[in-house]
Amino acid sequence: MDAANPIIRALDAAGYRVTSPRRSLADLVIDLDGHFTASELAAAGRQRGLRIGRATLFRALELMIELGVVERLDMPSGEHTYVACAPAHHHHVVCSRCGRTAEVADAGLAGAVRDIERQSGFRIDAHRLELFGLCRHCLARASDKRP
Amino acid sequence: MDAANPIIRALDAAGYRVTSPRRSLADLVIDLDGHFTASELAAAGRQRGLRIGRATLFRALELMIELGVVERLDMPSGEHTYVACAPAHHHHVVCSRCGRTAEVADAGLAGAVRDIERQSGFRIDAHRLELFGLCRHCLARASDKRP
DNA sequence: GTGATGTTGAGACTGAGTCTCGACAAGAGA
DNA sequence: TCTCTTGTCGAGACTCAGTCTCAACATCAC
Repeated sequence: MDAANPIIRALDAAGYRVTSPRRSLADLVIDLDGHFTASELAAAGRQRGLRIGRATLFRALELMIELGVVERLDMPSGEHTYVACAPAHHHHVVCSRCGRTAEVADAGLAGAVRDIERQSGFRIDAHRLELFGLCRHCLARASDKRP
Repeated sequence: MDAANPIIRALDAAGYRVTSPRRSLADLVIDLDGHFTASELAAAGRQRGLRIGRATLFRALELMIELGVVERLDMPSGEHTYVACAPAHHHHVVCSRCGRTAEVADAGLAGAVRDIERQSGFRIDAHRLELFGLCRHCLARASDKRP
């Protein structure tokens, strides 16, 4: 078993069978390093010579989301993408140029959510924050080009 | 012209033609009062005897989003829904029981976003916060039932 | 090694959203 | 009021993400 892959470990710990399609997909997800769509994942699998059915791919993604090791993001374009992450509450910052993602802690958000509860009269059970911008890398490259 | 409808007003102000399908859809959106999916909007139109093509409906929604009078929300289920709103930066709280929505101001979020910029090294250009919970109404009903 | 059962892949299906194209209607200008 | 330009319309075919079903297969506890 590929114990180095946290997705496989999570799968195993939760009592799910560690099958070879799941192992391959977990490796792919880790290797993709950044956000990816379901079809990008399928294409990456095909490139490695894997023959994995669409249903299996979606089932595996669903499972990973359930285990908290993958999260679904909704891009401003309306596209659904997925990203590997640690199974704790956090948010994602996505670079709109290169697609790199970073996880950030909740930090000051809890206070803002409490304000919103007071303001709206709702009891807030869940929230989702997605942030879009430029990563360090792309920022540097952008300022290089600007004289 | 139905100047009472803010969507129509925005359409007109932006120089778009105020056609009868757009007028009908704008009225529907205002009347729906809460979030709705594209197919719910189509169904509501059919119920009123309107004959509006799917393409027209999506085009009108896209236009309303562009004008900032409608916003697209991504529900935790992955479903895309739309909601009428004021054309200023704000966020939505959605009641996960009855579907009622409320707009809330950015409030303390700006500070949290600045923290996240510092923490991640990204320059954040846009963000999206969606909040899910129970509205005043459903909260009251829930506590009524619990003895 | 064996058997129960969880998982797989193929392929049909669904439903949201897009694209194309000829027809139509809003609205500016005469 | 009439005419003409052009933005918008509806129909319908299309695409693509995601779901469902089912027989076959592989995992893993015993």
